Parts: sequence; C-alpha cells; structure tokens
Amino acid sequence: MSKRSYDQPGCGLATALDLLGQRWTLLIVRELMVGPLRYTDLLSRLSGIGTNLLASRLRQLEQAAVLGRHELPPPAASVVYELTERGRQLESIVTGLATWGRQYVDDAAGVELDVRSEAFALHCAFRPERARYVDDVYQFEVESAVMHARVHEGRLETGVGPVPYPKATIRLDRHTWTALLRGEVEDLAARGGGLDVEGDRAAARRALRVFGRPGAVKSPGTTASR
Amino acid sequence: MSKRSYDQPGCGLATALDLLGQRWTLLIVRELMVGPLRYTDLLSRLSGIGTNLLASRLRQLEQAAVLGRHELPPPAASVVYELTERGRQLESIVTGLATWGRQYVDDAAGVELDVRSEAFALHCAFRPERARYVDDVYQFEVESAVMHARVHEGRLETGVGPVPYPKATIRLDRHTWTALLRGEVEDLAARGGGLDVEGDRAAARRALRVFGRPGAVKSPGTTASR
DNA sequence: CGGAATCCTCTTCGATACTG
DNA sequence: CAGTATCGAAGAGGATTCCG
Repeated sequence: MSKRSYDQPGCGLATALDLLGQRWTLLIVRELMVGPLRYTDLLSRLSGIGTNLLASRLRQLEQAAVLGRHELPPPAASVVYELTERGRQLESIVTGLATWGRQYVDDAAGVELDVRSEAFALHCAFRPERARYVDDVYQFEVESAVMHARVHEGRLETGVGPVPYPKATIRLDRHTWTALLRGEVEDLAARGGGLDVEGDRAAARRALRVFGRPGAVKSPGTTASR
Repeated sequence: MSKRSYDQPGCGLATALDLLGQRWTLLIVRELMVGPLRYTDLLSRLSGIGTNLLASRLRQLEQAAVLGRHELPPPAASVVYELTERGRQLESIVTGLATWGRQYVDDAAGVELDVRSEAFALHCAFRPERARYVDDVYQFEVESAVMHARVHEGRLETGVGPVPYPKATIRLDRHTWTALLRGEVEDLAARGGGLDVEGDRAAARRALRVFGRPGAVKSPGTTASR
C-alpha cells in the first residue's frame, strides 16, 4: 500500500496533490471528463500505465469520491467508471493545465482523429463565462468523429457519438474545426464550405460564441494511439 | 538523468504534467506565488523535500521557464528564485487545486500564523472577475502577520511585510480574517471591533469585494512547521 | 474477455553526508 | 548558503497469471 503524503493537513493544495498528484491520476480524470469508461478502455487509452497502477489509482479516486463505479444495466452488464460531482469540479483545473501545457507543444498535425480527444479539446475551448444563459445540445461531426455537447447552466457536458435530438448539428472539416477551437470562426458563413449546419442556425451561432478561446487548444488531447 | 514522461506529444495536459506532475513541483510554485525565495528558504518551508530533489526540480522549472534564478544586488548578494510570466499563469490552477482540496480538510484551527501561507490564502480568495477595474495596493495585518497585496489589471500580486504607500491598511483579528477570506465580511462596520482601517476607506471597501469567495479557503496553506 | 493480483526489474524519492 | 554525491527504500512499468 502506498502513502507518500506531504503530510500538511490544513493545506488545501497539499491535500489535493496527495490525491491527484501521483502519476496518471489526472490523465484518468481527463479520460473520464468525456464520459464513463470501462477498465479495459482506460487501460488501452492510457498507454504505458500498467494494470496494477490503474487498479490502484481507480481505488484511490473512488475512495476520495472523485469517481464512482457503476454497473451497466443487463444488456451490457459491465462496470464503468464515471466522474462524480467532485470529479467534475476538477474540469476547469484540468483544462487549465492542458491549455497551459499547450504552449510547450509544437503542432505537428496529428494523424488520425480520436473522438474522445476532440471532445476533450471542446472542454478546453469552452468559455463558461459566455455560457451563462445558453441551454443547447449540439452535435459535432469532424471527419469520422461524431460527438455531442450539452451546454446547460453554465456547464458543459460532452459525449461521443450522436445524440437523439440536437438543436443543431455542425459538420466541419478538420481545418475549420481547429480554427473553431481557437476561437477564429466567428461567423457561420465566414468559411467557404468548411462548415455546414443542420437544424437551428441560431443555436449554431451560439455554439461559435461559447466554444473557442483565443490562445486555446489547437490540436487536442492526443491520447495513446499505438 | 531522469525522464519518465507520458510521451504524448501533442497533448497539452500530458505535457503540462511532464513538467509539473512530479512530486513537490507544484508546492514550489505555491511558495513562489507569494514572492521570491532563496534555496534555503524553500528547503525549510517544504519540510521533507530533500536537497537533491529541490535542486533537481528548480533546474527543471528554470529550464521550462516557469521560474528564474536571480542574483540579488550586492548588499544581499544571494540567489533567489522567482516565478516568470509563465509561472504566474499557473496561479489560477494552483489556487483552484487548493480550493478543491480544501473540501477534504477538516479545519482544526492552526496554531500559529505563517505570513506566506496567509498571503497564499489571499490568492485563493481572490476573484479576478471582480477586480477588472480595481487598481489598489492594500496592506493587511493579522496578529503578527503583515503582508500586502496589489490588485492591478485584474491580477493579484502579494508580498510579505509592509509596503511603502498602501491605499489602505486593514487590520483584522484572526476570526475576521478567515471570515473575510470566505467572503463573509461585506461591510467595514459589520464586525464589531474585528476590523480596523487606516487610509482610504473606499479602497478598503473594494478590498472586501475583491477578496473572499463563498466556498473558498478558510484556513490557509499551512506550510511545514516543524 | 473484463478486472484485477503477483513477481521482478528499474527509476525516483528521501535522508544523510560532504563540498565550494 | 547553495548546492552535489551517495545509498537504502518506496514506487513505477511490464509480463504473466488468476478469477468469473
């Protein structure tokens, strides 16, 4: 069993780092920000982690109530790990770190899109201060990557795949997508052909406002690929 | 030499964690948020770190341009470590983590005030969104702890000890101080006797607005004590 | 096949001792 | 004061095995 603690009870930062400061922990949170995952999915997405560590980290995080274990209903009958409310409170910290770290990476364009990574990029580009009164469900389609986003009460929830009744479905090519994330797409018509909307155009216009930070994420959280 | 990297170039979070995710690193940033420190001061404030690790972390952080090494002018002729602009960009992440971690700590009142810890608590209680048009220098005095804060262009800078010409000097007892940090002191007169202002009362009123978050830091970042 | 525990090697940490 | 050098202990990573 582990216990390399900073032993500074009373200090919030030291306590937070006792829980989250170990290797892999925040990457697990990153993975779950886009939606629940099974043990094996985590294992394959976090290439290099080693099964014992993953098990140990999940146990610690569950104990700290950062995530929960849930059994899926019968058809799937499997266990998924999911962020709790406490875990979701880490979202702005994780995206903040990701955005900060971005200044060290030189953008050699990735090879293939990973849906969850792109959905995470959406989190990084999200501007809560602009989402105050927005209540929309969007579907995004970038090449083969289909994902959705719900903006509700100033918060963002994302998921992979399509969603039943989106207010607007926004289809983009790769270049327009990264431009959107950087906040460089201000107008539905501005880009010739790179962007196509189905559904409520006003909602799509709100999406352009709510996503896209000036200095933010260009290419996304590339997770393991091999 | 070390290199246990996540090896996910292209992912901002993984890159950030390669730099900051090792043990002690963010606590070093925390210490420097309140102002420059010498090697030995860091060593004594981060009880448990071990001198080789501190040296190694400082080297890495300097290389990543998170902090800088500066020689003090002749009288002191000593080296201090100081956050760079990049390092200061981590402030909101560090205070966010500290605030998040706070929910796990039960507030058994600390024994003795540490000025730097209280100044750090001020960072945690700072609300940038309310500081947009504020441009003030305050001095705070809580028991034996004297510190100052400059709010300028939406950002906060703190330091220990007195400051030449503060707009307002605010003296508080310990209880009122923690209440202030929690955002529970709304009025200069509200607390009988716990608070005393010298200088510009309007500035002091702004201070009450700019510091103090609802769910925020109660007792501060207690650093090592032994 | 999903969800781990075990074993073994290698890296990192922490403490102490030592140096310019 | 500001570090470097050294060394035992704890933690990480990889492979293999086990359980349901």
